[in-house]
Amino acid sequence: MNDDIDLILRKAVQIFSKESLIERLNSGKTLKIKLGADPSRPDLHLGHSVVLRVLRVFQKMGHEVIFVVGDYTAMIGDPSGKSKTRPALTFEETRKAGETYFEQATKILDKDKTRIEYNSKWLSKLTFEEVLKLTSKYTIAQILERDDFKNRYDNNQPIGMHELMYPLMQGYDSVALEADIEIGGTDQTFNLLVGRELQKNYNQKQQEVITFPLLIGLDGVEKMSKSLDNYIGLDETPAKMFEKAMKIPDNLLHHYFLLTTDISVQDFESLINKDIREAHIEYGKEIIRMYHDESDIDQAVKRYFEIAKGGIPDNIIEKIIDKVMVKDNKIAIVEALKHAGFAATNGEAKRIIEGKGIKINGETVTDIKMELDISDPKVIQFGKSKFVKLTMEIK
RNA sequence: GGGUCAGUGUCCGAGCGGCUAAAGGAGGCAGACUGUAAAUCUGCUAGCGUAAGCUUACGGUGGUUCGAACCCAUCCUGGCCCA
Repeated sequence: MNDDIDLILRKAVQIFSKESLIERLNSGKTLKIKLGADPSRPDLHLGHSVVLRVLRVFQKMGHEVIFVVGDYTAMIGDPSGKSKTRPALTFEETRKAGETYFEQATKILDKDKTRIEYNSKWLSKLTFEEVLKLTSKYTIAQILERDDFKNRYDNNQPIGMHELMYPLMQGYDSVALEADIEIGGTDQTFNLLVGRELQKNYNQKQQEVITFPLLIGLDGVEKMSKSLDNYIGLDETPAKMFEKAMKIPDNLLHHYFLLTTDISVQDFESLINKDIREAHIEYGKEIIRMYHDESDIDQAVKRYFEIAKGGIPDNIIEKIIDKVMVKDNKIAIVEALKHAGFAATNGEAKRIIEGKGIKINGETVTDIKMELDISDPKVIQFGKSKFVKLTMEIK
């Protein structure tokens, strides 16, 4: 029990408030733990896993996890951490995304112990009068306290009135659910605290709020996100996961171990201090273990080192070239690269070749006008680790 | 409602009638070096075309001009000041 709490607290950034949190956890009651899910980006990665793993611990302790899909709020688009107004989604889009999100989240969460709610259930029923009542509890100054709004305001960027409503809507979710605890990333701190504030105004017991760090992406700078392509996706292949794990900047490995695994601090610190590269390998193995299977590790590791040695791995994605594109068993190298998915345009393909980025069967291509003979399959390598095997359509 | 300033490529930002596919920086991709790390160095970073060259592109639309990102009109968006 206390170990579980420690596992949660070691990751936490801020707790509002620690005393009452501990008190509630020790009360023996089943608590309602709320997590707001943003259905506009349903591809989950390790960044999401931080909070999901915390929820998992709460589930193990016997508490009820409520997964709130912000289908109604997504029609606004959460302005958190954003410098631009987000495009609103349709109701159907948010529903579908919510389901996708939930499905992925249950890779970590216990599906049977997770309750899913859509916030349109209560938000869509509010009357204008009730909305006004809600808004009257907050001032512009309070809302503008939030950094992202403030930044946008300071940088002469537009802020829609409706966007200012977002924190209130999310906060109202806590009222509707009578949440005991709400967790989220540090970028959600403001929203989560609004929930506390509103509960007080609605004469409810205030939820405990725990915030967690945002996982830094592989670029070592921005928070992990799919759109920045600095992520490790929860449904990526073991090989891909391992490769990306090796790319985690050295100084962030501690951060990754701490936030995304349950390995004890002492264990991973000694690992890192001993040999940083070895620690990367262990981390890579660990995430494969968590999201795939122990048995997938060997192959992923083997593949990685094969490529590192300059070799060509065994199982490469095959792409079949349509006969129509081939004349005399040959295809222009530029076309081949586009087909392989390495270049979107001819110009890009040429640039990649000119930059010595392409090898065919291990040999660097230098001639952009080269005609590639594909009477037998050819392995095209782009950069260090992207491989595609091109074969001709067989009929 | 009035006045005023601004809107440039993925982002920031220079340009302010021809030499501008648009300086510089950031980011991205690739190469060298390494541990497929970091740092550093190098190249590339609109589309089509083998090429000559053509086509799009400086908030939108019209206009002035041999020629416009640059001038004019108008509209949109944002800021600031006044009401």
